[in-house]
Amino acid sequence: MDTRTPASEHSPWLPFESRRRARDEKREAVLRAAVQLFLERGYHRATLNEVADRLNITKPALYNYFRSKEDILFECWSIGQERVEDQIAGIEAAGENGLATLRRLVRTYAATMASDFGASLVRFNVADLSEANQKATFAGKRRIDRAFRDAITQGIADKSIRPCDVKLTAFAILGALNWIGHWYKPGGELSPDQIADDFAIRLTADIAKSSAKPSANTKSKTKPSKPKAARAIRDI
Amino acid sequence: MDTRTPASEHSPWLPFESRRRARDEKREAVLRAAVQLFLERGYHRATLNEVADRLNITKPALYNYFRSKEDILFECWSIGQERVEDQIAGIEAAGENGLATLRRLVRTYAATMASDFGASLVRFNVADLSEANQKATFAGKRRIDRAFRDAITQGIADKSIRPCDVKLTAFAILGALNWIGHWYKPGGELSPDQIADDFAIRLTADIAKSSAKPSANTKSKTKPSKPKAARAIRDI
DNA sequence: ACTTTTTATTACCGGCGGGTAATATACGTA
DNA sequence: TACGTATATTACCCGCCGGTAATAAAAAGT
Repeated sequence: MDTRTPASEHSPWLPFESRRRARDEKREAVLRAAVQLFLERGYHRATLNEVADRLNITKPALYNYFRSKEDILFECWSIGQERVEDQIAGIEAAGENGLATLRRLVRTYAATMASDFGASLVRFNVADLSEANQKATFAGKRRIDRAFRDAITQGIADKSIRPCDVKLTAFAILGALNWIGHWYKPGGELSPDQIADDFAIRLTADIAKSSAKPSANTKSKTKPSKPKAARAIRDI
Repeated sequence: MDTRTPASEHSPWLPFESRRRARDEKREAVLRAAVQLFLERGYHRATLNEVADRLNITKPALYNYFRSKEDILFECWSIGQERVEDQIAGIEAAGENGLATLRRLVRTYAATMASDFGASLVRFNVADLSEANQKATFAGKRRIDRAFRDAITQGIADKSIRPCDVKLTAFAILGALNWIGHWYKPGGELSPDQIADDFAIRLTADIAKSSAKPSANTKSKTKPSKPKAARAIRDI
């Protein structure tokens, strides 16, 4: 009763897979166009007609892939969030000391903030989401916050970070990082990686135990994690 | 031909003044209600009917004081901006060294970010303003940015701050400060002044020359400037 | 070639909300 | 009391935009 045709020569699975992939690619194209437009003009001023125009389709076609405009907004946020959480998971899995972990967190988070989906995490207004989706974003923010606080706490415990107010320290660091999403523009003098490397040191300089100075890998080495290959979307 | 009545006994000038003041107070009441609503629900989701409702009036009454919804939005922003610029002017006039100036800037700016009109500086979307008003906000942001950069530059010159990348340092500090406008909620554990005092040290710890340690005024002393008594509006 | 499913288009609806016109009311002034 | 002005209300308009048929075109499956 195995009706599958041999792998070569039009197997039904390949067309099926390729169709699903084509569909996903279109979904992603919509999200890329949408996130850019939302960032440029703001969620409310951006219309679905404009999103569709940029893709050379018409508005109703979008509804083949998304239920509503808010659905699109939330999906954009989800992509950025998932990316960050994947990075966090990879960093935490490395099991380095608190300071090294914190610096990796800062570096990757900074780089993400310089991308469209990353910036959407801080530039979209939570009030534009449904109740349920708002709760999801709050939970997401808490997870990010916790990752930073955990790294700091652990650093204090393992003596790589000098004792400090964990909560306020995390707020200060995350504030500086999130702000990147507001000021970074692609054509500037500094590349995302340069900003990320700089901030990794700068934002941890005051709390780092002077003994643990370097971690000075100045070149490459800037993509430490990518555990799940799930999402294929890339900004820009 | 001087038709003015003597100053005492129903002079026309006093009623005129009192009427103008009553009008200004109503204008300000509108702005206070508006800024709160805009922060709560977002500019686009907040309707003028809701603003009016909170003041126990009806929507068209608002048009006695403002030309348009966007006009209200811009005025809210202006109040926050003016407040910050007044503070900056006062601090710069004090003529202290770079580090002390920077710390004062951080302290007052942090406290302002914990107020409604202060938060509006970073939580309103520039794209919701007219072209002309957008330019005004950009100019305002530049002036704030310049104040922080100037303080850092001067601090390097007068040796109170160790040499560093001025631009990125300012970005990091202003990012941490601006983020206060996103996370601060009135009922929290920390008061605006506590946050301000903490950040004044925290955000300058890594660039301060170790010699210039203290400036340790832990109590009071937290309203160093208020040169122009022009605006009477107070948040909360 | 025929059917079915997916994907897209054209045409349209409906309501929300900013803004206005006409008008009423309160109030300072004489 | 009578007038003028400032301020408020009621009632209404209208343009924009998210969302929905109804239907056509394209692709996949048989």
